[in-house]
Amino acid sequence: MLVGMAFTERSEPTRNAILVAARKLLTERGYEATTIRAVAAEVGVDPSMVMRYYGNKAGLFSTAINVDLHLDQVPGTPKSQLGKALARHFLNRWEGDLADDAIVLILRSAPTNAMAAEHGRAMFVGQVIPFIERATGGGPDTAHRAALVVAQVLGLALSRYLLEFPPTVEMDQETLVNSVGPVLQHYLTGDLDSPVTESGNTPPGP
Amino acid sequence: MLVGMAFTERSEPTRNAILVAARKLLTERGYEATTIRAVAAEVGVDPSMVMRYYGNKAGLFSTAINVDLHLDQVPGTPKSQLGKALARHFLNRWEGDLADDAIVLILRSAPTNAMAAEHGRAMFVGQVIPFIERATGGGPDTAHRAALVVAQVLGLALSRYLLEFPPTVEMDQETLVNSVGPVLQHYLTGDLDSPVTESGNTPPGP
DNA sequence: CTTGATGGCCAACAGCTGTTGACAAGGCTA
DNA sequence: TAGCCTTGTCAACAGCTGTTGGCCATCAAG
Repeated sequence: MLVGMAFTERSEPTRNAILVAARKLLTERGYEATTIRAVAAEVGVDPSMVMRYYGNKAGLFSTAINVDLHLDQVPGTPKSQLGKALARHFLNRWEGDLADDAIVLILRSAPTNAMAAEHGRAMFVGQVIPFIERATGGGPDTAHRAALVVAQVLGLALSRYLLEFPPTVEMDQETLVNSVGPVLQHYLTGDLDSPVTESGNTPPGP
Repeated sequence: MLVGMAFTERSEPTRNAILVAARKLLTERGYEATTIRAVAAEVGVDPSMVMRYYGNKAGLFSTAINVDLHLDQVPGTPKSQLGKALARHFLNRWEGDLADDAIVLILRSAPTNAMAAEHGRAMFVGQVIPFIERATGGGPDTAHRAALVVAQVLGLALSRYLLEFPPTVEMDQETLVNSVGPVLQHYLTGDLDSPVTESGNTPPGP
């Protein structure tokens, strides 16, 4: 679909504006409630342009859903501080630019749309696992650890920004970093069958 | 709406079947993709019946979304074992009856629907907090602890059953209980600004 | 048995959806 | 300048949505 079709540079602003609008509405409303007509109206263009440039709704959103977690912006830290650094990274991003965040987009679209879920898995394999391998040095259970980290981070975003549980909303950023950071550290470097310590290592047994 | 209107016991089976079908489709597809016509077809009845008994789509789903986490079925355990007991409770429920689970229904509907999110908050206040108060004896920060527990549990369900991250799907139940249980324990009874141990208490410092 | 209320079905409405085709305006190249 | 190709608009389609009102059958009470 759309193979062999070439658009000139003259239409690039429009094509890009459509993509930006699609991401915005996807983040605000999720996949099913985001209509091609609404995207076109946001750009101020006719719905048929969206069809011409992206083929159909699925084509548009499969392009728009390709988002970036910006894990390259996590500041370099010693392995033992990675949990809090990660928690701070995500909370910083959310606090500043929530309406345009990759995780919110995924959280609103993937629960009811298979294509969005597939892109969520691709982000996991292509962004999260490589980041953790790079930051911790890797190991045989890196994928497991990454999965546990992701579950915790997604659950936090879901509770605080989408479901808006009052206590989760009220907690300030530093409290959350101090609460969730050690848990992420445990998932990253701790003994997964055992207690959890701030350094991520098992404390001396009894 | 519907105030003063009374239905006889003769129609109760139909009204209940509509509610069951609505919960099923809500769990499978989420709010926006669940249509009144699909609910009616699932029951084998005319769409206008749904309107008669529940007023409108919002009325039906505001009734259907009232679901139960069955926290009364968590076996009684010493406070120090509560984390793993909770993890096991939810994993057991999901493994057995996922297509009819309260949390999956909320996870598929609440991210894009304000009413469903409101019901999620109500479940939190009405079921989770009372349970944790009962099980741990309560305390001034019970709501905070409950919120952290919920974030972790929701994130796990989301990763494993909706987004289906491969490592999260592949981990067996006992591995997950051993990984997530200590974290829940930490959130329930540990020092939230400090390391996490299996018992939920701070280990001796250096 | 008569009467009235209730359960249920059918047909239709207005509005929205993705998608398509024809057509006008403008820029690029020959 | 002449012609073509691209950008963009407009109008329309078929299908789906929530919702409504009229109709018939059936049950319960007088």
